[in-house]
Amino acid sequence: MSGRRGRVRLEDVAEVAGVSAKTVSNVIRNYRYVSDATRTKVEAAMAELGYRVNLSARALASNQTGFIALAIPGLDNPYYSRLAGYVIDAAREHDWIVLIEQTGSSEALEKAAVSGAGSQLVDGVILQPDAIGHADLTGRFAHHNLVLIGESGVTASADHVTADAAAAARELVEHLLAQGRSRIATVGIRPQDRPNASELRYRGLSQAVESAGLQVRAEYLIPVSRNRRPDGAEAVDQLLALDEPPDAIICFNDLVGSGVLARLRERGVRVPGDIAVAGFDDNEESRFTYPPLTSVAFDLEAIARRCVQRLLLRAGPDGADQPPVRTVVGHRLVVRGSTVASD
Amino acid sequence: MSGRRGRVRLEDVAEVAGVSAKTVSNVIRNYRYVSDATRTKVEAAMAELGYRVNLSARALASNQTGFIALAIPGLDNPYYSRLAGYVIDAAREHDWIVLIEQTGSSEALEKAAVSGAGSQLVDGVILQPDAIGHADLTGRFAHHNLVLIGESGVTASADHVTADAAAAARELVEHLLAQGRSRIATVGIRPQDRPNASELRYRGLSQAVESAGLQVRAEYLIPVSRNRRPDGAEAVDQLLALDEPPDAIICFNDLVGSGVLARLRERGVRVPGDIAVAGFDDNEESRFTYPPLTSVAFDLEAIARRCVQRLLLRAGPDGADQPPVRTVVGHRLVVRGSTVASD
DNA sequence: ATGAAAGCGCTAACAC
DNA sequence: GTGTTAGCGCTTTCAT
Repeated sequence: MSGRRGRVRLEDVAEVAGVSAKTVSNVIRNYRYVSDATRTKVEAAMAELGYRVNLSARALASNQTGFIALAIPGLDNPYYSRLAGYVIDAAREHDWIVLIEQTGSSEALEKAAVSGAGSQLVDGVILQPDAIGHADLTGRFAHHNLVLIGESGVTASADHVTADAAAAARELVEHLLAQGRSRIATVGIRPQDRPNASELRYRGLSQAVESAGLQVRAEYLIPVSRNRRPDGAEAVDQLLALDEPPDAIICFNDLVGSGVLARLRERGVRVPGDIAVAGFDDNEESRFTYPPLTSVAFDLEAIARRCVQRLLLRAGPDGADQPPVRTVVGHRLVVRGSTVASD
Repeated sequence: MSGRRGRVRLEDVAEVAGVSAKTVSNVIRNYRYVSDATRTKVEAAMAELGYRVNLSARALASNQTGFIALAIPGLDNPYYSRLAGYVIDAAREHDWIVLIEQTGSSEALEKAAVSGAGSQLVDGVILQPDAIGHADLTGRFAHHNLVLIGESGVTASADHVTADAAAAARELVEHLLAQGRSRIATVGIRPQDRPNASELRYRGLSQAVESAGLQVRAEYLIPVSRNRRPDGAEAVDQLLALDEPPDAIICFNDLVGSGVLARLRERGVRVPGDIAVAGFDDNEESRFTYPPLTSVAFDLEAIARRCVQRLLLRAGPDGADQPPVRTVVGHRLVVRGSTVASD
């Protein structure tokens, strides 16, 4: 409550409407058994006084805040800002307000999101677990209403919403093989110690390459620190310095892909003539790069809707008893000029 | 409060520590007059019990929520997602949590941010006023602690933090004139009825063009609906259809610039040879387009810090009495290959 | 279908 | 410096 305004209390409305506070409360919360006459009276009184609930008081009394947290690496990646937008929209439909927590994929901040001070003021948490360990996901202070997003090796007994990253990686490799590429490089964050989204993507790629009877060459796996455009540009320099450069580069997201394309152009390498390039996430930008970037699109809206839906279910009466569910949303390969020459 | 956990109340801590609830409260809120011995005892008890404040209860009792709202058009524009990141960081330093409200530049949602149900649960509001009118900014329910960002014709008696968009536009035009360009087109959202950020930018551009003794040609002012990449692409088609196409295109943001560059390339137009292109916002993407996009960079971090600082001041004891302040943050022209041929 | 009373967990006066 | 006493505005049993 911000104070100053909002002086009008529920009790005041009750007085004007000539009913009890409880009845006003019933009207506000759309309780079923209120006569139409009473409801109309109360609504008139609310309008007249300009009444609005005090959410702090409601939260204290009802033990529900109406907030959910979305803990993601950062909004500076279009993938996450788009996801955030969808989550906000999906949450609004259930009168939930979204708190965005930027974790930077750091263990400390992911932990804080799940069990920090703020965690006790949200009715649920949606988390992308990049660095956090299993113990912290289920520890003493961990939020009981948790949905995990993205591929990860974390096997906490929590709901999980993700796309099939390994399958997506496989399709991408197969597409490149079909274009006659055989020396496939990858550029992306190297997993630290645990199997997170990046690691699983690596595995999917490796498997696909090997199933084709090709070798996964160590010098073609370029680790970067941040999965951003400048990292992609640097990786290109490393790859072009090799005795036998790759003929295809798979980037772990389109941001890296953007940097890779820019650098290849500067270096005078033709795409896809000399080297094909592809990414993940299907950022809008990728339709406007030169050449347009082939990418794997994930159904972010479905992820968002599903997360909110699970949270809602668990916040309900017997939600805690539900067994954890794993939801896999769709993805599709969007082929563009960076892997297939146009005309 | 999420319930289930957090069972530990302040009173429990007091009991374990052997002090009163008030003393515990004093410790938590860093009240000055607490003896070290007491503080240590209380902190030990808190750690032992795993105590954490109930923010809902605190909000209700103290009439301060610890939330501020950031109401911006949308996170899908890197300009705003970056700004949001900075605001979150700045707010965190003062233990404030940021609620992001996406307005889509719609009047209704901007209004809601300032005076809607949610507005009474935040200690302050940072708003980019694209469509809202003066009356709604000061109306009955409007939040009393409001900071406006971005250029706008709105003259509400609220704090205002902005860059000098007109000056920036002027510098950009002068740069283009210095490169020998004379037929300067602009692509961007046309202001509806009131002088918002876009309109002011238009004016700055027009003035600069006219001061140079050139004419502002109506057919060179291309209105678009969303200031996004696809809009830029479409605008190019319109401009190239003219009898005398422009020799420079100023885009109202870098997103549009990205679309313009992509389309010019497709159409076989050389940049900057045939047409120079420039934008606003200095997105990271603009360093990786082909050619890299000349752009005006605004000091977003300064905007964020300043907004939080003003909100903080007004949330303080006699903040309401302070006269509204207008802060102008820096900007700079970042010249790249889209306006000046390299080598 | 509506009312009365209790209390959510904290902070804020005011005493001491 | 620390304790005591009231609420903050709402929801929630339990009656009726």
